[in-house]
Amino acid sequence: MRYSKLFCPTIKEVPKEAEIASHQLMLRAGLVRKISSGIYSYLPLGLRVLKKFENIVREELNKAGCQEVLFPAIIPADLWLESGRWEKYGKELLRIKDRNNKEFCFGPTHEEVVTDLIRKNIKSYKQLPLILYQIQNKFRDEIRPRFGIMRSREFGMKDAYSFHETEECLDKTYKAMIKTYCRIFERCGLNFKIVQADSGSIGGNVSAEFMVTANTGEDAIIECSSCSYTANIEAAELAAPEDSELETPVIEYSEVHTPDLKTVKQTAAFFKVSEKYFIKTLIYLADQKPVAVLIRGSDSINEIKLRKALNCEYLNLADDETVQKVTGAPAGFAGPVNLNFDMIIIADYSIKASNSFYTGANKKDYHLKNVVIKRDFKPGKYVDIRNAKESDPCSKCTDGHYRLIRGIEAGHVFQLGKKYSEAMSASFLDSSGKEKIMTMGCYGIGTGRTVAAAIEQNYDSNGIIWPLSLAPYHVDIILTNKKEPVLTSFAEKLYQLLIDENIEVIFDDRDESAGKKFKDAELIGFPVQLIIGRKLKDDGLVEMKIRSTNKVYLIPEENILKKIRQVLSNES
RNA sequence: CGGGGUGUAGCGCAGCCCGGUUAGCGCACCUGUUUUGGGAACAGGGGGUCGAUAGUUCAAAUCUAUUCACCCCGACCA
Repeated sequence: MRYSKLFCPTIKEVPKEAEIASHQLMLRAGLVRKISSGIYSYLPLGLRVLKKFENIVREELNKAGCQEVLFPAIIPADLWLESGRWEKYGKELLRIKDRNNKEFCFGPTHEEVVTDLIRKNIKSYKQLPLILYQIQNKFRDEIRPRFGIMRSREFGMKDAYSFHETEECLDKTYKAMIKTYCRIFERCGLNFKIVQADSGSIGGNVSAEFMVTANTGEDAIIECSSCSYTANIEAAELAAPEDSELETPVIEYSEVHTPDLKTVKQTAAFFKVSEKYFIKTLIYLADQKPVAVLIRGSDSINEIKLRKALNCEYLNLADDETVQKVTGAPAGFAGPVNLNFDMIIIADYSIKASNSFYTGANKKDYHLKNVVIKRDFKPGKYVDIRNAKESDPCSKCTDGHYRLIRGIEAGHVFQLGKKYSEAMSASFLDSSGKEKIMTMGCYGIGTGRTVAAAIEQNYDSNGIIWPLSLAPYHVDIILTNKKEPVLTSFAEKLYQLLIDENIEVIFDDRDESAGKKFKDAELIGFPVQLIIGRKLKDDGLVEMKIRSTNKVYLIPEENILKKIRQVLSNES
């Protein structure tokens, strides 16, 4: 490709809208452009990178026995009504109507479509297991799209679905799929972690996420310093403390006037004690019923765990009116002592491990001190409902502690079980002629997001540093001065040679200053730059610059091809 | 959905408070000349429904109301 013909509008300044490196660089390097909030176009180089990643995914999945299909982007509402997700999915589901007023949605995921296809066409255990996948754009109407391609509304995804006769078979495929995913991310040269995850609205019990580690990642992950336990903070378990009888202090609790001190932070400062000696009492509405939830002032609530502990469908923090009604005080002064309203009190394990707390008094502008569990209040039960934090003890081993890191969720695998096959009656006949419901798994990879994640992990102040497997082109020939016939004819010859040798090459033949060409090459991040300039004119040498190491090699004309081959095979 | 912010040339911004020249600057773009090793210089040039609508006024980019879009923080949600 000749750069002079290439459509690649690069930008010198950092775009105002972009916060993180990958977003800035994808815009600056002319890979993508935004057309509306959370909706992007891929430009030629961006598309080449995306296709390279998709092909890696394809190769590895095909190798693992998966078959590629392509489902429609627009899905009739009937299927979603059948699975029950038409009501449940909420506003993220983009719903549309055709001219006859028939309802459809733009697919955010395709469990319904694939299950429908399979139930109509697979009837015997002899046809199982079966794994289908597609690479397609999805649409989720995110409340707040951000970080460019990383969290957009329309986004590329590879989604695979597997169908099985038994749980054991699903488990085998699930494990094989995890191995396949590892190979995919390894081929992209990414650092990643497999973490235990919550399965969210997709459903199922067993699920794992593939997290590309990056400081700017949206997800918090914990990993144990000693054992192999890693988990998304949403799912990270905390151990129940040992049962030990704490001595009951003799001091009775007392009221303290705390005017306008509503947050734990303010109140802790007032009493000059650590926030961990406070009990934060949160009033939630679980399926419309009020619940008092107790955690330490220094902790944050994990609503996913709480929802599971309460076994409820809808969970919301109560509004001010409800708080006033059930505690008798405005928000900010709730406490577990003398809660007269009849409701469940649920406490985090960490409450149990200590004694004598500061709490709200259920009275405007008052807090209590020296509050003691059992003596002054009794939670209905103790459970794990807070978010894990740095240096919490590991729940899986005895001597480990949690470390917090951040990651980008690039892939997610689920053992779905029968959630969809049951709702949509996907059944088959087993070897004894008995009708059975299929067991399913599903496996996603965000394609665009992984490309962004690759940048997030590989850049410097000059631009992107593509891993060879994703680079839009491998070699960039930089002709520094178009007016020098010697240089031009040499560059042209070299360009032709590399094309003939099937090397992915771009030839910067633009009538631009050398400086601009260097800057663009660094920004876009071509792994190998061949500089045709002074050194060639004076000494017959080509300068080869390696983007990832910044090393420059001076190479005699006759060795160029050999050297390129050597570099390309080392880099991959 | 709540809070905050921004909409003026392709991009980044000034002008607005205190209404009154031909709406301005940098980058980008076009033409020419000179250049060509780290986003070149000079000269000339093109490009604007001042987000939209309504109002106040002799007069609106500027004041008022409404509305739309986008960004940030939070809540919500995969």
